[in-house]
Amino acid sequence: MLEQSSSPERAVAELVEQLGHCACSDAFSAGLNPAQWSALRYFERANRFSRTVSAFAAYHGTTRGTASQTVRVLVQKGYLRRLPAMHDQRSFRLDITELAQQELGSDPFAEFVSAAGTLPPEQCSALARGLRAMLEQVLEKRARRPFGVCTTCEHLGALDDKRDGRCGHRCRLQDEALAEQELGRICVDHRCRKNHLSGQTRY
Amino acid sequence: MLEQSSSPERAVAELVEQLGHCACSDAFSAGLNPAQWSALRYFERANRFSRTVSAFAAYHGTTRGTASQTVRVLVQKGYLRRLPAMHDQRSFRLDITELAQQELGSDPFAEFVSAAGTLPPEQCSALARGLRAMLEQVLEKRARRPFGVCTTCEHLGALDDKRDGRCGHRCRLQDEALAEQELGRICVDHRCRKNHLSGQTRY
DNA sequence: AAAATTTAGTTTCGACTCGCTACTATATTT
DNA sequence: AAATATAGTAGCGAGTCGAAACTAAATTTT
Repeated sequence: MLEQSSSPERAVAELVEQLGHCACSDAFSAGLNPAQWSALRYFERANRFSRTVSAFAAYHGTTRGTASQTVRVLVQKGYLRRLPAMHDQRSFRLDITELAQQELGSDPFAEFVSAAGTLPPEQCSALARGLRAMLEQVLEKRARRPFGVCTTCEHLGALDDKRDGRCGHRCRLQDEALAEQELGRICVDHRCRKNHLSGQTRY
Repeated sequence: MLEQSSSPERAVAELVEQLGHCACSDAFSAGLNPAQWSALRYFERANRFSRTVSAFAAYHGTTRGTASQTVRVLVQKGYLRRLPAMHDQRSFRLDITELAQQELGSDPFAEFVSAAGTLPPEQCSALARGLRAMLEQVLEKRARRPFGVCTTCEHLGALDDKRDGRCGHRCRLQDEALAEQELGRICVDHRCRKNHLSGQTRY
């Protein structure tokens, strides 16, 4: 603890700023800029309902216009594929390409992941909890919501297929079935379920 | 724990990025931009040896040219006062003005401090420790050092005034006396002392 | 069913940032 | 005394971002 003089909350805020600045400034590798890296990471992690320009704009706290520019470049460079959306003729779904998958392997961001990985696992989890709580505070003040995954979402429901009992999941909002591997993806429509037990998926 | 699906270190990295982005994007209030807020905060917290354009550039991970522009605007706006440096004719010391002090009161950054403040104190301190460790990792990879305060610096020494015993502190690098309230300020020349006991100032 | 409103996305424009290079002046080293 | 390093500045140019204006499709209201 080198910064003993100021309060811990002040120190946290300063550290977040400085780390954030680092994350931002090193993001110019591979011909992509910080916003483009962010977008790529977002589209990798978002579920199929949320891979749109508007959802990314909401996630990133920017305007749709700016988000649109960012996405356009990524499509041009072959990192995103633009598919017409299923139910809405105005909208497009953006999927990352194999090229982007590769590129994400050499994400400068990996350095941060490994820096966090040097912490003892328990401390690392505590860090994630604390930061998440902080993010929720900050976003709430700006009338934004943090995106979250299906497993903690109030829209998650069971899918009863014939009568073999419960055999799948569905999103009640979109009224569509969800594959098991989709449950871990973040969603623009996430609403945090009340009293969800840690890790348990129970309806 | 909304992000259960990915590893905790991944979550930490993502959270840091997102929080950093928030910190950056809301920093346009009061006619100042993010870099200018950063600079103002830096000059508030840096000791008198480190309140220079070059030191700020090093802290902020940018070029002297860019740092110079940022500082010029702040001087024009009356937030920084430019004083000729004591020992070097080329250099200037930059002190924050009363106006800047006021402005720092309404720093958008305060929102982050209070967000961190909502955490239980123990968790908040843990957060600061974890983030600091992470920052050190990240900076090391880019051949940069985190600035630190005198109390943990190997250059800190005792000042023997006549023979009343130890009655003050000095910086052995600068060969100057240090007032008690200067010990908590960050310094570009900070070198972490080996085996310093937490909080104890012992030579 | 028609009209009004909302929403998804794009485009253009202008302000502004930032890093790069070149430059001056002072310190420091050889 | 000459060479080199360092503190800081100036100006250029690429590129980013947000604001505003716009199109087209979906939704709501009447």
